[in-house]
Amino acid sequence: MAPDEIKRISLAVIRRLPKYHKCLGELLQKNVERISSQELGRILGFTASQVRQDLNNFGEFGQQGYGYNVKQLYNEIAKILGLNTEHKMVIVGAGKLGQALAGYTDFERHGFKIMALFDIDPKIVGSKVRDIPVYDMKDIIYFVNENEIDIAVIAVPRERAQEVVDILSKTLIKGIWNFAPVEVKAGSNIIIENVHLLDSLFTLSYRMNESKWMERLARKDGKKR
Amino acid sequence: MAPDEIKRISLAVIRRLPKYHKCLGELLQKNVERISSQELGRILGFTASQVRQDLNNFGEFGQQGYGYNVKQLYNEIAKILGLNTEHKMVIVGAGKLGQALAGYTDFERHGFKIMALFDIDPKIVGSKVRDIPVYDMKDIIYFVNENEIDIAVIAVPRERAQEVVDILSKTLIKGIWNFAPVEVKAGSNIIIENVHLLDSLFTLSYRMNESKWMERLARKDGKKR
DNA sequence: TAGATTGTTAATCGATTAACAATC
DNA sequence: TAGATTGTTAATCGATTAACAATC
Repeated sequence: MAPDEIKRISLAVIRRLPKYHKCLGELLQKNVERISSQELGRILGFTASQVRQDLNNFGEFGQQGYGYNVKQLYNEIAKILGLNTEHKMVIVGAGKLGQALAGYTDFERHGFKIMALFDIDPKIVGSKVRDIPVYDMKDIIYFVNENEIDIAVIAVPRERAQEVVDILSKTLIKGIWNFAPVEVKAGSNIIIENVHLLDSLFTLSYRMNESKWMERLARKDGKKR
Repeated sequence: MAPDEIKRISLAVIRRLPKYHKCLGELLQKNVERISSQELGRILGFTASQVRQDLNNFGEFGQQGYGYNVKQLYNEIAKILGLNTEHKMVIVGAGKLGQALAGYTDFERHGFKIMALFDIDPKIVGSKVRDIPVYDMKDIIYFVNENEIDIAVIAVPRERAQEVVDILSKTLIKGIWNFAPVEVKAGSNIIIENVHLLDSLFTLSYRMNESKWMERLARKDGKKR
């Protein structure tokens, strides 16, 4: 009598979910009604097998001989991604990055509403970014709990990031989206997603140089083998 | 006589390189002279085996009985990542995001110098963002070629992204760092690195909801097996 | 030399792909 | 019904981990 064993979904699968979601959204726009794993895979560059395996991690959404109903599948994936309920966010740090993020209307379109920014700089506390108020950092705990904020966006300099997370740990926040270039830590009740821009830039830089490396390695291997 | 076969480095390895780089940089700061794969792995959460396998993709940087020289390894990885030469960048799109990125001094610290921003809005063309000039989009081809720009950052709305890439394809640009939420396409001579912020946010949202799903699946599995 | 730790080969693990019976 | 396409099991592939001889 094995107790409900939790088969964890691999990160690779999870990272593909937004791709499915986006693709299905576009198909929906084009009034496509049904789609096969074959065709969906073709568009996204996945194999039909992978599409079916991925989706079957979450349920049986298709129908033999028919394929998947685009609208239904879109909704199911939205549900899986938690996009069926509204999320309330705050942005901590109202510098350039914080303001840029606050200016992004895409988030709101998908149900992520930015309720406030927080900063310590008295020069900007009290101002607004596109209707969104900038409050004093000292009020953040109260605000987050009172307004049932789900997600905090960390847009402060690397030195302040961990201390902000520690403050947030005292609230009912459930997720942290971290833009500071440090690996921040919090209790297991808070989910952290890191956006490491420098890592991404370095990866680009690596790939721009790759051919040089490959040559060197080819020579080296030639000697050895 | 197999011709120099190119053993491609997997993306998983490449994405770990910036982590090694950062960690070694911090060790260097602390004047640590040597480190074993064991200890390096412990800090980063990798196995010693993985550390050695990763590094041996690029060369033999260690020494039996000693480990790795921190400074030397740091420099080698910097070289692999292409951080030993300066890169010149332009940012296309001088809206909030473009300005935020232009304000990030971290890039410059690692040798990525932002030379100019480009926009079509006459209201901001001619202005400056922290000493960096904003030029008219029509001059971008000339500017990129004349100043030997390596990398273009795409910070325009999704609708303009592909058209900007098409323009850049006529230049000598080598890499594109794309912040627009679309999969842009270019010739194989240009490397593209996508930063899909929405995907990252959706992944966070998924993981915040995961426990709910796991329960449902556990029940479902209970029935089936 | 003895101890430590690498580079590298072999074993394991997990994720992707292929195959196919089930079924719409 | 016949054709299509799923859900799922089996095979393959690739990446991670373990083991160990080489060697500093």
